[in-house]
Amino acid sequence: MSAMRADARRNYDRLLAEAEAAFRERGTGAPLEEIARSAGVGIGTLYRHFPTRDALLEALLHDRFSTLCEREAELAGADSPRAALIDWLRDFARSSSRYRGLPDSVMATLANEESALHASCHAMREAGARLLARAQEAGEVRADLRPDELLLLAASVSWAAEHQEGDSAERLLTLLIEGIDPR
Amino acid sequence: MSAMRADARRNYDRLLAEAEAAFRERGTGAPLEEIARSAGVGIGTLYRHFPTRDALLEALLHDRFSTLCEREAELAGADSPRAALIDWLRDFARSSSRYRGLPDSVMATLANEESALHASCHAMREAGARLLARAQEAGEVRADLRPDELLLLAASVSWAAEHQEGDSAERLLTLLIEGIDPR
DNA sequence: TAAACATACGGAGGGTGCCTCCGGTTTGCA
DNA sequence: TGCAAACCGGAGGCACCCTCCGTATGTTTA
Repeated sequence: MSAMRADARRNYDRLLAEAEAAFRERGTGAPLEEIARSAGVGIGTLYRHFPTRDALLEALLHDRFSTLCEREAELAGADSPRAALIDWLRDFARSSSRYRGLPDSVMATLANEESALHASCHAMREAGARLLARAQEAGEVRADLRPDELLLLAASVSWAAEHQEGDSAERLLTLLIEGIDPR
Repeated sequence: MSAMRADARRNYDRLLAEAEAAFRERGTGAPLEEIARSAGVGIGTLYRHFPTRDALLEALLHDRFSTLCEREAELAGADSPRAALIDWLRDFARSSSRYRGLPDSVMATLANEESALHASCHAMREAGARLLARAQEAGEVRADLRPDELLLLAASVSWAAEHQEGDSAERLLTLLIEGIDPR
């Protein structure tokens, strides 16, 4: 990392920037060849820096996932463990819908240990699990809810939001939390 | 339909059978060329009978969707409108997870009026909307829930179930209905 | 039943995207 | 300034998509 040739560094950065733009516009399935072209770089160069699509995603999402872990620490001392959990879930859902198709990648990644994204995903998952446990101990969330179920449901809210006009993630998350019973 | 050449009819049926098998094994993205080959037919023949992947899905799912509409009629006179709705949602979720990737197709289809699946999807959606309205009138389901939200959430349960070991759709649907608050 | 007509068949071919491999170029250090 | 290590680029093989049209087969008619 420290010893990286100047041209390599430049290309790496350009690739990241163009990938961000492409994923935003066309989802996580955006053609890699196009990303390379926009970055003014050959496809071989892209693949050397990022051997898989996931590696590219990893580089783009790593910070965001770490932030989610730190956020857990901040929320640890909150008044209501339930509110803390919900706040965190909101953030998680937002991160998961940063690009179209991302929820699929995130879920595939949590399952697949080989994946480049796995490590950071896993850490984030642990953070979520701790928040859930705390809320459960306080009796503010149903006791039989498992962490992987919760994350899965939160991811599925992101998935759902992709299929709806406007920014409906908030609303869908509320429904998930409250259920469909009368208010 | 009535006047269909014998060879055409035979090929049509074989294609449908092989498509069912392929979608079951490899999801809705299964290679069409493989389906044609297994059916002992050229790729051109597949495309003549089914101009798009959706057309193939439509043919496979049409019956199932109709059944869902009929089911609404059966459930119309149930004791509890809420239980009726939930039963129906269960069926909907089961249909939506018949093949891997199907929830995506179903949601894309509900949005896209050009799609071959759109008509039958739409009818089904109306059926769901009626069940919801009835449950809401009885005060058994929150009044601010919109039909499209409900279907979207049910589809997202199917999506989520694909990303989990075993048959978790039932459980996830329960969570969706009850919310995460303590029991 | 054989010709004539309507229908259906099949696969070659052109397009997109993935990923690998390796001859040629650039960089930074001695 | 020279040279090895690091890096670049794109050609090429693969998979899949979809269209087009010459050929074959089923069906009807005389």
